[in-house]
Order: sequence, then C-alpha cells, then structure tokens
Amino acid sequence: MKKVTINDIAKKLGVTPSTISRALADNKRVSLKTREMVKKVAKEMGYQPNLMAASLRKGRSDLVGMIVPRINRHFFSNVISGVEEILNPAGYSLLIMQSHEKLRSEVKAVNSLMQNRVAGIITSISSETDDFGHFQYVVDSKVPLVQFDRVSKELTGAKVVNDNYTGAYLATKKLLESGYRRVAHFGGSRLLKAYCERRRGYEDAVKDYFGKVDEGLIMEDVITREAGYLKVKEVAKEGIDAVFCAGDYSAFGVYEGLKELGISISKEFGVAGFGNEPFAEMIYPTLSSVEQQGSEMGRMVARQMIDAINGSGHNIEIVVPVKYIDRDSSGKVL
Amino acid sequence: MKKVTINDIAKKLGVTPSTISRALADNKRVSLKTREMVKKVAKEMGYQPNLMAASLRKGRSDLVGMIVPRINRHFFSNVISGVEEILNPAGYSLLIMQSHEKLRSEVKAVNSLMQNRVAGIITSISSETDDFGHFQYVVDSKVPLVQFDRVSKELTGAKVVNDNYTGAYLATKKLLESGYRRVAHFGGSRLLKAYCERRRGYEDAVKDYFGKVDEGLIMEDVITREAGYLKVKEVAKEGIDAVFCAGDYSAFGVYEGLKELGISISKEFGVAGFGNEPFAEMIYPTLSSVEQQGSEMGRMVARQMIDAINGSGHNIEIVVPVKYIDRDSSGKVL
DNA sequence: TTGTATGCGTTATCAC
DNA sequence: GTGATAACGCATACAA
Repeated sequence: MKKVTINDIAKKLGVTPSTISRALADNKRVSLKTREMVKKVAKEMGYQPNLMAASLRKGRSDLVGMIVPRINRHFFSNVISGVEEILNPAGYSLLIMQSHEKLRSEVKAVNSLMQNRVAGIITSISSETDDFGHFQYVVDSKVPLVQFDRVSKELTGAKVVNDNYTGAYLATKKLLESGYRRVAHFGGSRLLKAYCERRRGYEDAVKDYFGKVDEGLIMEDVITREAGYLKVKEVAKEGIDAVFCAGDYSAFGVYEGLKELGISISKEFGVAGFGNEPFAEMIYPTLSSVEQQGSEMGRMVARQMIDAINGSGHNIEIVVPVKYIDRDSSGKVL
Repeated sequence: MKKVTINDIAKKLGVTPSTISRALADNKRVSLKTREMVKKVAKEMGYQPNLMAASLRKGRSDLVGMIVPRINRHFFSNVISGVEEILNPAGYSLLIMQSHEKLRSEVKAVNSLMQNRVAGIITSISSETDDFGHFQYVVDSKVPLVQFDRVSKELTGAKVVNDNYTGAYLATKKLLESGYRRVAHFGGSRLLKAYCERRRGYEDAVKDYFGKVDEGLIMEDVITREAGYLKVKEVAKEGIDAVFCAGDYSAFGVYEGLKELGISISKEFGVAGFGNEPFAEMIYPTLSSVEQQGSEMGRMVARQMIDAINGSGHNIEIVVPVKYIDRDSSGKVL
C-alpha cells in the first residue's frame, strides 16, 4: 500500500496539487464545492498528510519536546499528562525524553530535540545541571523554552513553579500549632530552588511562632526513604518531636525509623511531608502532605508554550498554588 | 541565528553538499581527511542536522510512537522508561500519546502518529477498544506494531506480555496454603486478556487445591479502590476469608472495607494484589503482590521494535516472568 | 477561484 | 574521491 499524496488526489480530480493543499487547509480562496469534494476524495483514498514534509516546508514542526528527570515519578507523569491535555487538541505532539538527573543525558536530549526541529521545549532541569549552555542554545535559536518546577533564573522564558514556600509554611505551622516543640526539617539539595523555598517556608513558620529558628534543626540532603530512616534514628533521641520533610519518601523513612524506635507517630512525634504521593493517605497513620497539582501545572505549562510558539510568549514566573493536606501524622489527636 | 545547513558548510569548504552529506554519514567513499575536516567545521559552525528533511528524503523517520492508556500509571511509566533506555541509544525518539482508555483517543493518536510517519508504533490497548481497525491500518501500512501487556490476537506483530497466569497462580496458592478456606477473586474486565489470565491462574490454583472452583467466588470488574471497598463489604459476611485481587488498588479498597468491618487483615482475612505498586510495602499490613517488571518489559518491547524496523520482526508473543512478592497480608502469622 | 513555479534540507543515483 | 541533479511531499508567492 503506497502512501497517497496530494499529487495523487490532484491527478484523480484533474486539478493541481496546490488546490488540494489549499482545500485541505480550508483556504477560503478555494470554492466551498471544491473543498468538500477534495476532502471527500482524500478520505476515500485514505490520505494521511505527511507532517514531516509540511514541517520542512513551513520551517516549524508540530512537535513539542519535553525533558524531565524521570518519567516514572508521580509528579512528572502528572505534569506530562496535563501538558498533553492541552497540547494535543491544539495539534501538537509530545516528544518526551528523560535526563535521569544527568547533565550529559540532558544535553543529548536537547540536541536530539533540536535536530527534530521541535516547535518548543518544556523542561524540568536535572538536579546535576550546573551549566546551562545547552538550554541557552535553545533560547538563542529562538526556540521557545518553558521551564517548570526546577527552573533556572539564568534562562529567559516562561517558568511555572509550585508555591513551595507556602506549602512548607503551612505544613510547618500546623505541626507547631499541634503542640510539637522541637520541629526539625529534613530538606533536599541546596542547589535546587524548590528545596530552598521549602526550607524558607519552614524557617518563616518557625520564626513566626518562636521568633527565631534553630539552625541545628535543619538537615539537608535527606530526601530519600533510606536517608529519612537513618536520620530520624540519629536525631529522635535529641529531643526533636516533629519533622517537616521536603519529600514524602523521606517522611516514610521517618515512619519506619520511628516505628523501630517504638515512638508513636502523631501522639509523640509529628510528621509532615511534601508531594502528596499516592501512598500518603494509605499509610498508617495517614501522612499530612503538600499536594503539588501536577496536571494543573502541566496545563499552565502547555498554555505558556502555545503562547510562546505563537510569538506572544511572556518572560514570567507563574506560581501554581499548592494544597496542604492535613491528615493524622501532624495532629496530636490520635 | 539562522540555522546552518550542509550547503553552508559546503560553501565554506569549497565542496558540494553531497560531499558534506556523505562525510557526515561517515561514507567511506570520501577521504578520511575530508571527513574529518567536514566534521570539524560542522561542529564549529554549530551545525544541527535537520532530521525532518532527512526523514522526508529517506522515507522513514527516527520517531517511534507509543500509545498507552495513561502515562501516570506506575506500570506504564516504567515500561516507557525501559523502552527509552534501549531506543534512545539506538537513535530513536519516543512520541508518546495517551488513550485515557478511550477508543476515540486511541484512533486519534494512531492517526497523529501515522501522519508523523513514525518508524513504528508501540501500544498497550485501551480497555474500551473492541474494534481494531486503526491498528490494522498500521499493520497494513507496513508500519511495525509492537503490543505489550494489553494485546490483541487479531493483530499480527510482536507482543510482549506479563506472565499473568503464573503470578495469579502463585498469589492464590499462597493464600490457600496459609489456610484460608474461601478465597475469592476480584477480577478486571473480561475483555482484556491480562485479566482473563489472572483469573485463569486463580482458578487453576484453586482447582489444584480443592479439585474444583466455586464460580460464585469470582467477581468481575472490581478493579478500583472504590470497587474493592464496596465489594468486600458486600461479601465479607458471606463466609469469604480471603481474596486475590487483580490489582493493588482494589486490594487497598479491600483493606479499607475490612478495617471498617473490624476484620483483621491477615489474621482473619487474607489479601493479595497484583502490580506491586509502591504503596504495597508501605501499607499496614504489607500487601503481598505480583510484581510486573515494567522496565524489563519495556526493554524487550524496544528490542522487538528495533528488529521489526530492521525488517527482522517476529510475529511472536514473548512472556516476561513476574515475581510474586510474599508479604504479611497473605500469611496468617500476624 | 485556480494554476505555475519554487524551495524547505537532505540523500541517492548517476556521472566523471 | 567528488560533483551535478533530482526527488521526497508539501505550502506559498505570484500569475492568470
């Protein structure tokens, strides 16, 4: 089955390819009658436009590239889903790549996308990335770049981030109001703004409550389940009675450590996480957490991208609200 | 910054575009000296090949399409990850679309991918799909189609599936050996082979143990958390003392129902799931489940696709082994 | 309202 | 070992 082209249709109808091209594009300069006829015949012949040819001709494709650290992370896959929700109906398809948190992969991904002449690139920067040359190249090439979650101030273009600060503030505040006195913070990498913001939220909440913050209660790079487990076993004996974790996985590690120590979560020790992973409401006791609205974020990102592609892009940072979900782990009710 | 083409390089070096094209492709017919020179200059000039042009000319692209029901499902995102792991180094990029379990979206996705002239399509069929015309069209167009997990016998091409049967058999067997006497099955849609296989595994395990299976213990379309919750409340009073669920989410629903009924999981009522979602080992008691090796599956799928693209495709069904993970919910030890 | 001509950037088939 | 030329399928500026 040979692919049918507009030339084939043209021949069949006794007109020229240009007419077919215009008719299929619903160009008003073609009579309605011809347009309908062309579309009918095109369908009958099983015509499928060759988007590569069209893109080559037009100098731009309907492909949008997306680079995320890992696709199989709840948050990222939700964002992807939200992006598709808007981009697909708008006629764009998503070319997805993973950086696996590696700069090298990220650079490769950017090159691959650029070679595919994508209409734009959406990305959440790898945690390892400290050089932005590859993304600068994108910007310099006038290819719209929209960043989300993990963004760099060095790069121009739209940025969409979570309100990490407020989420962290609310989670910490609740722990304090529940009566816990020494609330620690298990944070993430200082290199990523998202984690800095969460730390700031924690600090401000503590400051607003106590007037000052004890730096000794802040531990950085405690972001995995394993790290949370080890760290809580190390510090729980030191009078700490609650912890706001910058991620749900480390919060779960904290659960494991506390259970092993025979310390009752909630009753004796408060815990709050960030991310609202599916398991947060499934574990015992249920984990208070901050929900990042992944798909909502994806939709915002997609809209920014469409604007940028249409030349009406803004160089702004959009803050998507988060939702603090209060559950049992941060109350003293149990 | 105008895009630099092979013509620009040719002009700069005083040779013709053909030579540049050949040199960049490492064609032996051009002298080593020239090849090196061309590559050097190309890099200096910041040349990025235009893959759309190359694809148009060659009649095939380096894009592989992938259609999954939902990207933000643990299993599917793992498969995607595995596929990328193999496909990217091989020079292919993934064009991903979601069907959201809707036939209409699936058809649209197929058309979109075909219009982008993908080199092949990887898919896990939507649960709603009962007509395969769109995929048949792919096959007829000689575009390699590789199916995984949810496959249809009606379509030729490589298929990669989990060993659903054995996983279900082992999970059920363990429940029986733990001493539960009336083990029910909460299954999925009868339309999907994966669920049929799980049901078969359950049935055979029960048959091997009791000599016969009580059809009354099998409930279909109980696959969501909500459904599991409702169904277990409905049947727990009827003497059933264990259930093998075709999915972890319904198993969690069962947990919720049992807790509400004051029935002790494991001690009084055994539960096993399928999928080994991250939460399975985080909930209380830990949930026995069957692990589907998503990324391994993805890698197999990708290899089949590459073979198919290279013309050495096989029309086979590959069964990827699963791993039954025995945890607390299916023992009577607690 | 339709046709003509040209080019998008690349590769492949001839020549030389 | 390199060059000239055509073609992939489509869209558009310009003519008619």
